[in-house]
Amino acid sequence: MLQVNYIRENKEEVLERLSVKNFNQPELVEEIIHLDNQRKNTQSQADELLAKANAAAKQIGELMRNGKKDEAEAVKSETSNSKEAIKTLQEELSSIEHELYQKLVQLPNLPHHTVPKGKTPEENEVVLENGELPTLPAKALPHWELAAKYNIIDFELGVKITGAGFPVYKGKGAKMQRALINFFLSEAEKAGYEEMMVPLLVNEASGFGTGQLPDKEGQMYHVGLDNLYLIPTAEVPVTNLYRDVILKEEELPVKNCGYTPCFRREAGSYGAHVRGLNRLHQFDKVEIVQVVNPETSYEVLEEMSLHVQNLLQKLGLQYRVLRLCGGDMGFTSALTYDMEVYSAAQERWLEVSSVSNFETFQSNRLKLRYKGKEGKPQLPHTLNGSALALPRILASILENYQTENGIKVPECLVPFTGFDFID
RNA sequence: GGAGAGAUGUCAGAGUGGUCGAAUGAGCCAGCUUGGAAAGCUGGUGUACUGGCAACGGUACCGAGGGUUCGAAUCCCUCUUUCUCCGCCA
Repeated sequence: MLQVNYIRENKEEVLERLSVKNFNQPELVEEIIHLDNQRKNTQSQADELLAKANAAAKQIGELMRNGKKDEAEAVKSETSNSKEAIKTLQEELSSIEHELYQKLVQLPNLPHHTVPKGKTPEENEVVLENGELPTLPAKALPHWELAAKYNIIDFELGVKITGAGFPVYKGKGAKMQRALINFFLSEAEKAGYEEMMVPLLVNEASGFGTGQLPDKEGQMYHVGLDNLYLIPTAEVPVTNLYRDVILKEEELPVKNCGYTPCFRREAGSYGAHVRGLNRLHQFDKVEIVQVVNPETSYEVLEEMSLHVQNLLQKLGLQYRVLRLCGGDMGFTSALTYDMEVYSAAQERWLEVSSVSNFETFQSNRLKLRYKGKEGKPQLPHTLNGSALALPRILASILENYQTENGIKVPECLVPFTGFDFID
């Protein structure tokens, strides 16, 4: 959520930067400023009346104590008139505040100045491409065929017990999952991230805190009976650990990581791009999250990007890094790098990670602040990234490490799997 | 799931209708003291909105939301949550 004062003081700049995200609603911005003016106005009126009422109440108390009942009664009858006015103003105020909030959450985060304009994924900027594109043997198979051939993932079985997009991993397939999770967690730990194991269901307040609500309500599974949401990413519970928290400046940077399954309804997805492991309703992911001093956040973003790249390098996967254009960026992000791995068998790039700096967009909404020894609490910057999501990594490994007789296991995983070949 | 008792500042803990943003103690910060430290003494020590160049004011906040009252941390209702007992259970 953007800060109203910033919008007010930098209206032109805000409009211009929003347009990089193809968000062109100057009237919404005007309305927000207008509502904020109304808010101030109404509040100062209410405060004034309240101040009077408080003074009168004090006076009554004093008179009563001194036994001057008649005088007290006189003051009492005067003040009771203003009661209605105060109540009306307060109701007005809370409805203005509500409306202001509703408008404010419609504004996406302002993109960083390096974010390219653009509308489609094709306009993303390739920052770096690592390694040669893999060339595969003539009879190379896509991962869903490999999965069936070696009996390590059963999509049909998942359909039977739940539905499409809920695969069953079997035998070495299941072990590969565990190995990847442990590999990612141990790399994160080496990089100084403290592991958190968090709830997989979150309440409404948490959904709002990180911005999934109200924006992406339809993308989350909802447990109606208890009004809880299944997490679409560990970002939600992990970042919400710091909701309504004032950190000490020396506690920054906060570095957390966590493994969780993720649940996404993916309403509206279809076709070949959702085949196999490409898009699932339930998948596993290790997430890294940082809360940092605003001065360092872009250095930290690079550091996180390198951490992810390092994982891909260790796995021996060819990848590229994209700086997302305004139109392809998430609602809450100021700058996002996507890491993509090339699937030779599918002849397309697969997004395997997304690393973002949210600047103060999340911390503002979360009421997450930090405080130095001097001065007021301030909003820190928050960042997060997938490090990594499993399905497409597994897909890439299966496809890019396939041989005629089976699939080689990347060396860095062998200590975690206990085997080096799937056949 | 049933019954009962709680939820107060960084922490402990007092406060059952007015002078309470809140006693007291601890912690923390600054100063004094000291060769240095400890102890001791003195002062300070929440957040948000808002007025003001500032000094300094106003308003709100005692788990959350409503209500009663001229006035609520204190009374009433709902919810959340913690503890104890019973039941159930990995």
